[in-house]
Amino acid sequence: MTLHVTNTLTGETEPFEPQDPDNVLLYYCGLTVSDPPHLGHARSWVHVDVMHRWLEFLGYDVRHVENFTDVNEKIVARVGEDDLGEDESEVAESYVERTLSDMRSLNLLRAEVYPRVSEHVPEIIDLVETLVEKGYAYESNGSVYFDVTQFDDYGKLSNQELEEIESQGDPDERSEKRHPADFALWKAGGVDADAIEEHRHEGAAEPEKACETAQTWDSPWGEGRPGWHIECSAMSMTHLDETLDLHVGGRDLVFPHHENEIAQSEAATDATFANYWLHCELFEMDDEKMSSSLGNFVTVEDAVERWGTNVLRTFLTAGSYNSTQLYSDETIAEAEERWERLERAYEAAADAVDSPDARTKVEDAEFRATVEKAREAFGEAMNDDFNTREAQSALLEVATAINSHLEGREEYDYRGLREAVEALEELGSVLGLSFTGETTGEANLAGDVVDLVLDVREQEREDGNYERADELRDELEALGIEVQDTDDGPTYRLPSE
RNA sequence: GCCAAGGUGGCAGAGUCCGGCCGAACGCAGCGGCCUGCAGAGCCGCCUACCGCCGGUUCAAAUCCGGCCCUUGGCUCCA
Repeated sequence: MTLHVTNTLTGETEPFEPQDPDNVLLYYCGLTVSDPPHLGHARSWVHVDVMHRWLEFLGYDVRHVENFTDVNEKIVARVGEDDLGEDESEVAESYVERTLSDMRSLNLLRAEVYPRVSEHVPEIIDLVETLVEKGYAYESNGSVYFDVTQFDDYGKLSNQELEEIESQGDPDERSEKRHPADFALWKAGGVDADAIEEHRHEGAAEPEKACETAQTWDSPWGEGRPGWHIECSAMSMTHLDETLDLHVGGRDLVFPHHENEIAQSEAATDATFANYWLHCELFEMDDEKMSSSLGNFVTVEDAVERWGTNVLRTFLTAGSYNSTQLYSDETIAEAEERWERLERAYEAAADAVDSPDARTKVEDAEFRATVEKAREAFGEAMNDDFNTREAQSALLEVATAINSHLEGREEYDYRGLREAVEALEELGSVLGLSFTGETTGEANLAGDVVDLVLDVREQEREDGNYERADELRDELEALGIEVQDTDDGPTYRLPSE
C-alpha cells in the first residue's frame, strides 16, 4: 500500500500524491508565542515530525515550514512580566527561543524555516492589496476586512453554511463590517488596552504602558497591525508556493483560522491553497481539552524533565494523530512501560550480538521471519494515515522476538540479531525514538560509581550476605537505578533515557 | 441551535474508508507455570469485549443504511 492520508477537506482517506513526485511542501501552523509550550503542542509537533520523518523514509524531499505568530495582543499582555522583555518583540523572541529549545529537547527535526509575522509585513500588505483590488476585501476606518460573501467556497473546510456562521472577531468591530462573518486582514491602529487587560498576568506592565510597546506598521490604509489569519497565507506562499501539498494544524484551528486561510489565499491566487489538510486531535484530560486558555496544561519543559524524550515520544505517538488522546498519569506510565520494554530488548540484542555466543552459522528462521514481518507491518501502519500506534506494536513485536530468541539459548543467531537491532534503530528513528542516545560525561561517571557498588554487592552475595546485598539493590533502586541479576552478572539501567 | 469527531475487554488503544482472515492487534494491570538465593527482567500460557442502544440490508456486519441516547471539540484566543 502507498501512503494514504485523511483529508479534512473531503473527510476521506485518500492516496497521497504531491504535486512534484519527489518533493513535499509541508506547512504547519505554528503557535502564538505568548505562553510556554505545553504537552498539547508537543503532541502535534511530534506527529508532524513523524510525518516528516516517514515522508523522508519514503524518499521524498520534505520542505517543512513552520511559523511563529509573534504579533498578538496576548504577547503584548506579557510585557514586563518576569524577564520576558520590555516590548512586544522582545517578549515574542524570548518565547520563540524557549519554544525552539523545547522542540530540540523533543528530538524534532528542524523545519527549513521558522518565519515570523513581524518579518513578513510587506508580503502581508501585498496580499491584502491584491485582495482589495480583486474585490474580495474592503477598507473600513483604516482596517481591511475580507468579504466572505465574495468567496463562493467559504465554509468548505468546516462544512458550514454562511448563514450559520454568526460572527467573528471583536463585537465592536461589527459595525465596520459588511457581514458579521467578515474577518480582519488588517487592523487599524495599535493594541487596545482592554484586550490586554483580559490576558494580563500578575506582575506584567500596566495595560496602557504595555500597549505603547506594541508594534505597528505603515500601510496604504494607515498605521496598523496584520490580522490573525493572513500571516499564514503570506508566509506559506513566500517560503513554499501558492499550492501546498500538506497543511497541518490542530483540530481547534479548522474554524475560523484554516477556513479563512483558504478563503483569502484562493481568492488572491485562484489556485488551490492546500491539497491535503491534516488535523491533529487534542488531548483530553478530566473530560476537557488541554489548552493554554484553560490553564490545565503541563509544560513541555517539565514533561521532558520528568519523563525524558523517549518516554514522551512513545506516549505522544500512542494514539493516531487524528484521534483524541487521554492524558493521565496512568496513560503516560503505560507508555513508559512500553518504551522500557523496547529499550531492554534492544540492549539485550545489542549485547548478544557482541557476545561470543553469537555465531554466524546459527540460524533461527522463525526469529528472522518475525522481524521481517514486523518491518512490513510497520510500513503498512505508517502508510495507513500515519498509524503510529500500530507502528509501535510492530516495534514491540520485534522486542518480543528478540527476547524469545535469547531465552534459554546457548548460541545466538548473529545475523538475525543484527537485523533485529537494525530494525529497532531504523524504525524507531521514524518515531523519533533513540536507542543510542549519546551518554553524557555525567552519566558515565554515575555508571562507574554504580559498577563499584555492584562489585561490593557481588562480594556480599558470594559470601551469602543476601540481606546486605538486597539493601544495596534497594538503595540503588531508590535512586532510580534498576539492577538486574543475570547469569553473566548484574546489569543496571540508569534513570534518564 | 449549527458543524465536526467519537462511543470496542479492568485500563489504554488499533481495527470501521475497501463487510468474511475479528469471538477482535500491541501494551499495561491480573492469574498460573518456567527461570531465580530472593526480587526484577524475560519466556510460555490464561483471563476479561458478541464491539453505545434499537431496527434494517446481506449467505455474512465492530465494519454498510436508518433512528435514538451519550461524550468531546469548533462556532471567542487556542496545537
